[in-house]
Amino acid sequence: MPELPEVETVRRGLDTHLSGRTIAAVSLRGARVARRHLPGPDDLAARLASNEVVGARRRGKYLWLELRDPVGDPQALVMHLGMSGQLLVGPGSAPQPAHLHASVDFADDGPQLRFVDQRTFGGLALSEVDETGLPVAVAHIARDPFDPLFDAAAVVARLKTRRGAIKTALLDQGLVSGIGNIYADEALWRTGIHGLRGAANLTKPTLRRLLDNAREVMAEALEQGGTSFDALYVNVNGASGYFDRRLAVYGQQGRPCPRCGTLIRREAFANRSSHYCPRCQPRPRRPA
DNA sequence: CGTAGATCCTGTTAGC
DNA sequence: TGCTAACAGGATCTAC
Repeated sequence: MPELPEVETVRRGLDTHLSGRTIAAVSLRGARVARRHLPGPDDLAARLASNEVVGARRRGKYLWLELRDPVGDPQALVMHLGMSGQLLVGPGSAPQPAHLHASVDFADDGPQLRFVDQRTFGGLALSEVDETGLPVAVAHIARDPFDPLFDAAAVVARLKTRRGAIKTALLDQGLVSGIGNIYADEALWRTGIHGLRGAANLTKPTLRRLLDNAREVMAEALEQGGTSFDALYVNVNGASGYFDRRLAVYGQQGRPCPRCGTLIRREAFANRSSHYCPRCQPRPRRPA
């Protein structure tokens, strides 16, 4: 559910509310939320106690709390929201919502951090960090378009050698991270490219424009607090974002294309769906 | 090796 | 109205 703009909105809230605070105790409900933490939930909770939160970081759709353990060594609490995860900061006395999987109390008795996830595709794990502070658990994720060291020319070069559809490539977090189904469709519409076009068949300038459009649409969404269709995506205070009003194609099937008025179509794509304007984004004769 | 497909889970909505 | 099937913002593992 959450893509880069939504995750960045959450990261900012975590950074504001948790930086400088010391973890007192962590409560984990069930083993699934910690399935990526191989030693298990009890180990995770024990290792988090007495850590100080230095700040909240992000790469693509991965979030982590930069921690300093009691000895002063760095480590990271890596968090992923999956399709339906929420990270909420609020009073520990508040009623416990359904699907509450983890809660973190702090030594200052201030607001509690909660991880709520309806489908539990998300989860928490403790990770070591490399010399740059990047958690090793996130090392397989490519830089996202908001990263100061993001190398668009290098991504374009890789796309030119990529087999398969351009949309599949856009969604590959090992190539460029942060883009999900919403912003892939929106970026393709802005560029006038159908997602089934072969990545390598597009020109370098077109691929570059596509990456620029992806960054641009995500930046605009971030300004609106992200995209929320329902109460599932919310920031750390439980509030929705407003970019859903600005979507040109995603979820807009049957409505007119904002550019040419042709009706937007939805079609199946890799166990999910794609939305596009059949006039602005003509289907390739031979889909990749 | 790179790529495509199935799978994890729960809730909501569309359609009969 | 009630049931059932399809679908939902994602990543990972397996099988070609």
